Amino acid sequence: ESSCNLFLAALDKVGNTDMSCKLFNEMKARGYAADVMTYNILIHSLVKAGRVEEAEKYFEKMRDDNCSPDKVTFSVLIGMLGKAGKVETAHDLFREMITKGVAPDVVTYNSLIDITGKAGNTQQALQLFHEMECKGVFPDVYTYNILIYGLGKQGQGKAAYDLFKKMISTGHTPDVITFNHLIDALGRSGAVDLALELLKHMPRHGCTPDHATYTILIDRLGKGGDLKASKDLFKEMLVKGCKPSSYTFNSLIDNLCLGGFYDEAHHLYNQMTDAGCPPN
RNA sequence: CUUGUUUACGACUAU
Repeated sequence: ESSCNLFLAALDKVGNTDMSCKLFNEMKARGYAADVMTYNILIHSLVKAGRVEEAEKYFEKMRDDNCSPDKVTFSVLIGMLGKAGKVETAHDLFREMITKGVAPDVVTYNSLIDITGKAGNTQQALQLFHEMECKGVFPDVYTYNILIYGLGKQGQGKAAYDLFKKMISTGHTPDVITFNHLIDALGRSGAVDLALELLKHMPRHGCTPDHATYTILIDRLGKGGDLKASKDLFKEMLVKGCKPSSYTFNSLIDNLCLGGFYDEAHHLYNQMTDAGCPPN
């Protein structure tokens, strides 16, 4: 049975979901028992493949199989429901797991906070953050990143920045994703100067800007009409040895086109393949 | 090397 799980995990990695289902049926047919991990791996594979209905079917199957879902099962399903836009159902499931005596951990909370924030309910996301702290489930860097992202997407750059400061003052270590989310949040709420300031402060926090960091700022500067600053930052990125991605080129090209600079846009387009990122 | 959580461009959603 445990070798079946190993096999399922390998199939999950390569994304061969059909084969996973086959293997599951095969093992059942041969009378092997599926444990909670078997179901978790399979359900997660189905979710990744966008096969939500089948994932739900296997979740129901667990019941008949006398196999109790654990915190991983619930976390996977919560994430799935969120992506399907069923955030309320996800909250119901969260309550259900608690009722059933399955204690949510930091990943469960992170998943729920993420989908709640992405649905635009930042208030409720922050409430869950508070709730987990009260329950002694300690927030990690994911928790902060998720919250900062949610706040940013709602245009609450100030709140995102405040949370970042709280994070630092409580001894949490930010990572490059924290900065990317925060820089994006600030840019969206018009605080581009502060966003640029943060870019400079990253090394002080042990973080190195990556291609996403630069692209976020390059795009924001361009969208704000400052093509000069946008292009300068692109040059800086290259000078610092950070490789641009298709996103970077696409963003620059888009903003140049919006500004009417078609020749320059075309010039950049011609450079993409040589730069290692062919047009996508 | 047995399972779960977060990021950037574009896209019928723009002014």
